[in-house]
Amino acid sequence: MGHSQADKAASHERILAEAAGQIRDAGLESVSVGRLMRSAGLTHGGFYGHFDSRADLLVQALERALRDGAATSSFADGPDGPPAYADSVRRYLSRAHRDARASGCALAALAADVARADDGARAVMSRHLEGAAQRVATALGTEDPDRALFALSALIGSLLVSRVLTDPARSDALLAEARRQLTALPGSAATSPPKPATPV
Amino acid sequence: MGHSQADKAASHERILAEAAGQIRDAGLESVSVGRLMRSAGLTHGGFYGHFDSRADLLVQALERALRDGAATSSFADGPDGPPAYADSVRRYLSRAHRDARASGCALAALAADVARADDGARAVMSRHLEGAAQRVATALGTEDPDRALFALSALIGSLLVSRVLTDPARSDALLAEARRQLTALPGSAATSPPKPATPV
DNA sequence: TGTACATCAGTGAACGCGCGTTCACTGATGTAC
DNA sequence: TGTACATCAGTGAACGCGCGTTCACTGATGTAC
Repeated sequence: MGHSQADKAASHERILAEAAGQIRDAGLESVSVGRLMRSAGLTHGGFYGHFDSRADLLVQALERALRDGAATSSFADGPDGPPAYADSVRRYLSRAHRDARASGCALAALAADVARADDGARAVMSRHLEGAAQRVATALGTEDPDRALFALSALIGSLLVSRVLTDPARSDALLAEARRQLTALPGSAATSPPKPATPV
Repeated sequence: MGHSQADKAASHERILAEAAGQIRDAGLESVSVGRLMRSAGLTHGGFYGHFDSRADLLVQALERALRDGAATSSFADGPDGPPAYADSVRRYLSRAHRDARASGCALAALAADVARADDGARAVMSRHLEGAAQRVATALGTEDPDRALFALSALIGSLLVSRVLTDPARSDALLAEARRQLTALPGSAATSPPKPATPV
C-alpha cells in the first residue's frame, strides 16, 4: 500500500489482472468497482486514479482477458515452435479445459457477452478471433482463413455446450466426437496422418 | 388492469413472455423486477403475486425462452413434416438469424450465461440441448446422438462468432463456410445429395 | 548529505440511484343467500 | 335477480443494500536547493 510510482504501476497491474480474471469467470458485467478494488487490496476511491470509469476498465480488462487467453491458448507456440493441430484440438476439447472455466479460453467464455455489447468490445474481440483463427490456420496447414474461422467456431461451440450439459457422460461424449470430427477436418488429417499420441 | 382470475392469468403470461424476450436479448442477468413489471404494464409490487422471487422467475423464463426458441427453431417440423437438413442449416446460419439476436436461437444466446449459472439452469438447458440435438439427428438421418450434438455445437459456435465479428464480409464468409462444412457433414450430403435450392 | 516542499497514490465519507422485497391498502370480482 | 360480503389482483410507499462516482483529506515519495 505504498505511494511510489512503482507501487502505482503494480496496483494498476493487480487491478487489471483481477478484473480480467473475474470477467473470464463470471462474465463482462460481473465486475463491480467496490469488490474489484477490495480484491486488489485497495479501497474503492482509488479506482479513478487508475481508470476513467467502469466502462473504460471493462474494455481494457476484456483486452487483457483475451490476451491472457491467447498466451495460454492450446494453439499458441510452445518452446519448440507451433504445436501439432491434432494435439491442440485434443487440449482445447479436453475435460480439463471444460472444467477450468475461469482460466480457460476467453473467446468461448465471453462471445455471447460481447455479441450483446457495444462495437468497441466487438472490435476488440474480433481482432482476437482473427488472431486465434490465424494460429488455427497455421496448425491446420490451410491458407483458407474461412476454414480456420469455422474450425475455431466449432471448437468454441463444442466447449460451450460441453460446459452446459449436466450429464458428464454426454458431455464427455460430445468432446470426444468433436475431437474426432475436427481432427478429420479437410486440410488436417487428410493431408497429414495422425501422429502417435503425445503427452499433453 | 382488471382483477379477474382470467386477467391474472393474462398478466402472468405477459410477465413471463416479456422476461423470456429480455433474457434472449440481453442475457439471464439483465432482468430487473421493476423494469420487467413496468414493461408488462404493471407495478413492481404485484410481482410477488406471480413469482416467489426473482430467481424463481429466472428459471421459469429461461425455460420459456428455450421453449419459444425450440418452436421457431430452424429444425422444427413445418406444416408438411420435418424440414430437409440442408434447408435447416441454411436458415440457422443465415444473415437474418445472425442479425435477429432477440428473436433468435436461445441456446446460442444463453449457453455461456447458463454455463456460469447453477445446476438448475444447466439442467433446464441440457434438456433443451438434447431435444434440439434429436431434431438435428432426425434431419441428418443419423442414429448417432453424439454426431448430432456436435453438429448443433458447431451451429451454435458459428452463429455466436458471426455475431461478434465487426467486419460484415468476414462474418458473412464465416456463415457461408459453416453452411458448406455442416451440410457436408458425414451422414448428410454424403447419404442424400443436395436438393435444388428451395425458398426459405 | 540534509532540509523544505510540491506531488500524488491511496483513503473513506458522502452523493443519488436502482435494486429485490415487504406490506398495508384499494377496489373489482365472484360467491352465498 | 338483487344484495352483502369474502377474496384477491394489483398499487405504491417504504425497507436496507450495493452500485458508480466525487471529493476533501493524509501522508509517503521524490525533487529542488
